[in-house]
Amino acid sequence: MLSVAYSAEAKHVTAARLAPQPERLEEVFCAVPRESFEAGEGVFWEGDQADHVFKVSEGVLRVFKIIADGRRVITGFLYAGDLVGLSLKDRYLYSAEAVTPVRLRRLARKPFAEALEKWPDLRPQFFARVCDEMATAQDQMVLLSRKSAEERVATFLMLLARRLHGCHPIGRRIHLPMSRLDMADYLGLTIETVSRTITKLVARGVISPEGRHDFAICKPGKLLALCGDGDSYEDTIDREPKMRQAIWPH
Amino acid sequence: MLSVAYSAEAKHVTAARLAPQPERLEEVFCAVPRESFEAGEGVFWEGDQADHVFKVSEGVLRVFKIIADGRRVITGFLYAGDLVGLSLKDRYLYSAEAVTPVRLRRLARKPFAEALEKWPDLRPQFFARVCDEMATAQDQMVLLSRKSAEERVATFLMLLARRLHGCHPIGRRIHLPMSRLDMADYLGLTIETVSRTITKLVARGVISPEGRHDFAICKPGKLLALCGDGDSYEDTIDREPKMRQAIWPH
DNA sequence: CGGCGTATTGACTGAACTCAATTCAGGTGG
DNA sequence: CCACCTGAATTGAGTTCAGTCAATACGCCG
Repeated sequence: MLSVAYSAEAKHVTAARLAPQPERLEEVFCAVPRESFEAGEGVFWEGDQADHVFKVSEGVLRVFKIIADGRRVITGFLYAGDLVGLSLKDRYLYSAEAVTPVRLRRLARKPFAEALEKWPDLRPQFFARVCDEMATAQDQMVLLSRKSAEERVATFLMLLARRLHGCHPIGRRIHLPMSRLDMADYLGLTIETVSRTITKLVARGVISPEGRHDFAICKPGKLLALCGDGDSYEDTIDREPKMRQAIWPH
Repeated sequence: MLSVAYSAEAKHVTAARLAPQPERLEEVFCAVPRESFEAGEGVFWEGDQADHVFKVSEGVLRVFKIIADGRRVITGFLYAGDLVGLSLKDRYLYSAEAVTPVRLRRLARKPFAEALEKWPDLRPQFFARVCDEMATAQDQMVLLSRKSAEERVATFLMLLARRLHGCHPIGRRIHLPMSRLDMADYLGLTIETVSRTITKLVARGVISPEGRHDFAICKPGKLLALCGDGDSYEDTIDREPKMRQAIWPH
């Protein structure tokens, strides 16, 4: 299929061939123009024909499923650099909406798949993405299955803190672009419980609010301990301050 | 990497090359001998070097994670034909133990990966497996995030009913090889809640017990409705009996 | 038949949910 | 510039579903 059918399929390669021999998976998306979505706008819907894969280049996306009587489960938030719709099923498993204004690149599945065929070096990167997604899903199952409200919120804050660490190298600040309802639907809680839990963390001096969507982490060690995934290893060290390499990997 | 490095890597291919040009991914495992595990025995542990992938040929496996203070989350049960350890991370994301006596084939990751390189036709099958795993994980997130105890148990029973449907083509019987504790740790509940919920389903005549680990589904439509993922489509039909194609797909 | 682990049942508790009232912040228009 | 307005967030009061703790029943195996 690799070489035999190549000439027959060449007409579809359009986008992908414009960027010959990409080294990184993201580069496959460079050839297509960026699309813009306003906050709240939908990108695709669960059950749609899964014709495209996407790369977020700006903004934040939420992916979610809706079940009976309108209950919504947000299975993830996606940031710049993340790929969406990787699952090679013929229909999307979830819906995707913009949380903030979003810019992304949309690539038809066929040229994407062909790029993977054509440049074997990209395949491990693709695997790695899918495996990361799987690992994240598993962690989320743990959170939803066994963690208390406080542990869930703490885990979420740590997640965002880690993610933003690249952008804001110094200063333990977190920005929450999404509404409390989004957080609640991600954490398997209600708005009220999320709100109350944050209030409690603030009261205890673990975090301190800087507007409703920004917080400073005053006690990173404490916050980490509250996540509840303490391996015995981490548990023993986080009482002491200045173990920053351990607390803030990467 | 495909052809250039082939001769250099040929010495590792041992197992895979004994079954030349397999058509199905499972056949890659045929060359290695089967190993046996007793009920309760561990196959690998979270954090171990992920050197192997496995194919279950008999019995049932549970995969799980342990978090702080010993809380356990079972992320899945694996049956004959299922592959385990597919994630191409360098360490296992979870532990695996035999629920029942298990026989499985263990294949080193390298020949497995090489088989995928060598026979491109296997790759879509591999993708499909990983994507199925992803889809299952997402459904589980929905279950854990938003479903009531009753919905969780009903969903679990339907899952097993569907899975066993291949083996027991007629008669709506479910076999639960795992303990109530396993079920509880899979469904994010306690033993007592699982037990009470089952009792309630029995009292309402939805299912009827045939020993502690076997049940007959008396009202499949009702059970499906109780799962709580009712699309409006399924919701409208399941009041009526004899819509078996819809209720029991495949 | 007795013993032990698993499952069930019961009584009570509590964490998170629901419903409702208030406060806050950001945007608009006078 | 400020006052108002609106949706979002917070806070409060009461409820509920599932968890906890404890007692009992079942069933399997020696």
